[in-house]
Amino acid sequence: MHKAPRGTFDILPQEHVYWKYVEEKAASLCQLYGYQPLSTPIFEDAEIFTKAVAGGTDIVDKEMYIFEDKSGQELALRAEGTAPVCRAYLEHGLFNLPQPVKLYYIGPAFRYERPQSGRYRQHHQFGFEALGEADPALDAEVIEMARHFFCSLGLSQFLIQLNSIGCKLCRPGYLEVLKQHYSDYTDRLCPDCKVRLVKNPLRLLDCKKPTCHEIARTAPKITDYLCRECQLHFQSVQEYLEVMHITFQLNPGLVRGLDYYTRTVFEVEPQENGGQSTLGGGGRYDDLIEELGGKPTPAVGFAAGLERIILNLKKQKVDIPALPKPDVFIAYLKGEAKTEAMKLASELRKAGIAVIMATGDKSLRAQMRQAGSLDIACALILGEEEVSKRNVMLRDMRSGEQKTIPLAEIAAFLKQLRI
RNA sequence: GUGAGCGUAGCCCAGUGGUUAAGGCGCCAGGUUGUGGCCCUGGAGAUCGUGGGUUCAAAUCCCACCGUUCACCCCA
Repeated sequence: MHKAPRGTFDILPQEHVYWKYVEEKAASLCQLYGYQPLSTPIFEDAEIFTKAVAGGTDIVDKEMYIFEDKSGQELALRAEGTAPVCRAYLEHGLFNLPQPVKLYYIGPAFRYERPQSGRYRQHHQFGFEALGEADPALDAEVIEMARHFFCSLGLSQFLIQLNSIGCKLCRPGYLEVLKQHYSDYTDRLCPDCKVRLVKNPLRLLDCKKPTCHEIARTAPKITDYLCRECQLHFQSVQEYLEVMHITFQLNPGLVRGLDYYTRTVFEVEPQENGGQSTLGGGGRYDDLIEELGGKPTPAVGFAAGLERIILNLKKQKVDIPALPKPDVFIAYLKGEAKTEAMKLASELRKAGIAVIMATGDKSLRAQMRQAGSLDIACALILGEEEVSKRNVMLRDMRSGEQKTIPLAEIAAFLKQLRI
């Protein structure tokens, strides 16, 4: 027996209510903020990701699904959403439009890692990106939009954490100071942090091990080492957020996993969290588009994980609207009634009425049981008697009331019922 | 990649060495020669994750593998 591959899953009909709910909220949010949909391929030249995300991060080093196609092209399954958006922005000359260009996407992303709660090899991200504008007002708008998104979903228990990680001018200086601080403690660091010290020093700051955490707590803060421009930018992001009454928590230890971030970084966390809890995160990435071969182009964006959102919708018991049910169920008896029933089903559907037609020549009892378990509001029954008089029996499945209606009038009658 | 827990019908699960592996949900049929929900009766559905070992005897004990869950790393 085959199973869905490790870290992937099927979304069964009863789960789809959640997906539809989240996707619709996402689309209407984007409409509200002037973001337009963009779909990119599910695989890209591997370089799109290796250049964007950069080595030294696990995503590139060990989590990418890389393969060669028959021509020897090195391709990778989409590892994250931002880089492909930037690629499309460059490829289609969207930099010629009035800036910023505001785009959003919903789609799968792939990472080869061990699955656990809220983490999958194929997961789904909703993200939006504003490209071509450096104004800190846009950073604040993106954060406000992220908050708006979670609120509109009915998720109330979350926290926004904010930090600035500077730019390529001021960050290197800070990293030196940071390494300096850690050089006094190298022997006390956990094995992971010893690696981080060399490979990705910023990550030292959010190690959860008690001894490392203590060293991180006393470490110099990046926000004290920002250059003048980064400082002003960060300050005004915060001012705009305050004006919009967005509550946030400054977290000098907040570092995003992807290397392309500059200046503003933020994360949205549920209040009570287990392991893989981050609902979404984002920030500014002013150097990425240049890195991908474009002119220097500032940009800012956000991405959220749909699986984690749905996990929290369930945890917080948010009411989700049910998928619409078919309007009528058609049951039939014996030979001639069946042909008549097929004709009727076809006609009703042409009239826009959603029909489930019984099949399999089961007993009327079985057919009614099926109508009941499908929770359909009314059933149409066609037997010899009805057919010979050109009638159909209409049964209201809630009340159990029945009436006979001429076949010629049933479509109009049902339409009128639904108003 | 590391660590821990768990694998018995589609789903939830009882069974911890001894007959044909029990129950609930769901499914199918009947009780109603043309009527669902409640009730009653019957039925189908399980190589007890896989392989090896211990034993007169293994779902049960041991080992390995696989799968899965959770956590670490990392991230959405």
